[in-house]
Amino acid sequence: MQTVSLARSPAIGFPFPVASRSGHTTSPAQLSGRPMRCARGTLIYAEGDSVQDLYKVVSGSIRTYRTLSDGRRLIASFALPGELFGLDGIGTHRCAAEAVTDAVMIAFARKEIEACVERDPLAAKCFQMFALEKLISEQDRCVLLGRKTASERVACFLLDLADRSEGHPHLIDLPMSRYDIGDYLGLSTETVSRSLTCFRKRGILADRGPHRVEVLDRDALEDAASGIETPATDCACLRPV
Amino acid sequence: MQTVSLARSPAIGFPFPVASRSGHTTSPAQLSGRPMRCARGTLIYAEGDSVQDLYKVVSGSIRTYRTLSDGRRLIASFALPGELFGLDGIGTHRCAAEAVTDAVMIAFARKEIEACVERDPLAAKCFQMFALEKLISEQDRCVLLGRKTASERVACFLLDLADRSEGHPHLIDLPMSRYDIGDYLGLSTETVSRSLTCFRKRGILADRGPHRVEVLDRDALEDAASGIETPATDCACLRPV
DNA sequence: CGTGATGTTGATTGCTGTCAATACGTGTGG
DNA sequence: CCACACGTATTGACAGCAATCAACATCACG
Repeated sequence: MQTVSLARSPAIGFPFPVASRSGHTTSPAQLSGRPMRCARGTLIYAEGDSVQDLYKVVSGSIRTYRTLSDGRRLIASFALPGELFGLDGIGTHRCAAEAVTDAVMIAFARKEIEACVERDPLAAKCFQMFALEKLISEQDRCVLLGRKTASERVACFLLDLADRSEGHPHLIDLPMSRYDIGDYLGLSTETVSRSLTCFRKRGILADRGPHRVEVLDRDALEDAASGIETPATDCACLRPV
Repeated sequence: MQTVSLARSPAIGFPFPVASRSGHTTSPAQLSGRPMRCARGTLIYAEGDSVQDLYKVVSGSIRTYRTLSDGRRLIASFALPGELFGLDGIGTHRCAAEAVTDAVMIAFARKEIEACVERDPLAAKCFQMFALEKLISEQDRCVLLGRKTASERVACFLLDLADRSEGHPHLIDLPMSRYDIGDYLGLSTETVSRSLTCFRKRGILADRGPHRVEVLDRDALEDAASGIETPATDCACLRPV
């Protein structure tokens, strides 16, 4: 791994989101993490590596993915700034993780997290909530992959990114390639591109360079995400005129 | 809900699998559950219902599923005897649950489970492991739904059922309809049927009635599950000769 | 300014969905 | 015990969405 420790002084924090409805007024025990930096394309861990750390993204973005023996790939998640990754296996990682862009993150030792969760009930609660929420979002993903059309998937993806990214809610950063998006949505890169073009032609999106789009009509995008097609355009958007 | 309490005397047990590698030698705290019985097709809870109980299947089988606004459905899981269901939401269920066949199960109150998990560290550990394992299996499912072909999905499904069901490992019970299988695998009922026919023609499976199949060639089934096609048959198995 | 990577668009193929008809099997009633 | 009927499963014909193959455009970068 080409990652580089940034500083000797450890970063202090707690990796999991603090459960708001937990009724506790105190904060969970703080952990010390190791700041790390890695360049675009760097492998952070591979499928099968033992789980040593969990990571919190500071800047940049990360993809975790699985590969089938014949090369087919499915990206399991994109981790954006503020988000956690690395919880994809019990003893060994079931996914690999790579930096989509140059990235900075904080590594928290698994053993310390486990010890913390065993000591601190609030930390345990936060961890529990985190795992359950991940579980539910994976179920959403199954519905998307199993039952949604290409353009619905792309629309869902854009809305998801819009909700997760900080900054202007109508400007969406797409740090990953079309190929990555395809492998996240179970589509080919061409189909992703065509769907985006379709939304552009329908006036739902506007290009701000290949890695940034502006949402011009959020309602229409939400309709597209749930399969409600504008009668005029219908599904003709993916076919050449 | 038409479910009926079976007996006044509560069933005693612990709903989650006991983590073997936890290092503990004691058992987790026991909980009392309410035995219930419900007839084939009965709705056990609906999407949006508040989470009151977790259920452990005693006999029969259960499906949990999500429905999109336009009627598309994805079955999230089949729960077989000995398995748990009901953990599909934090405050409210994100899935509905129905009995695939007449079924008997034990309902454990969510509040009691939560209290138990807070009191008993071993119970907490078991719960944690269960959630993580569910998370990983959902990731497997995403790969299946996002990147596998129809016959690969069906083969994976059969292998999964074979591994989960007790009894003769070469005889697989299929209590659910082809329609259910399709909605579990993101396929149409016809495609499921065609895949099964293909395996039958290739000598991999033999019918033992529509709800039971015998695995004649487990190796070939595993090959089919990972996309390794026998050169002669190729993918022609789904096309009419 | 050239060069390679990435993105878009077009043409075609093919897997899987849809529609339709037939077969099977289970359960009921005579 | 058999006949019928309904739900379920299978098979067939066809259509359509998305993958694949291919060419071109655009962008990033040296």
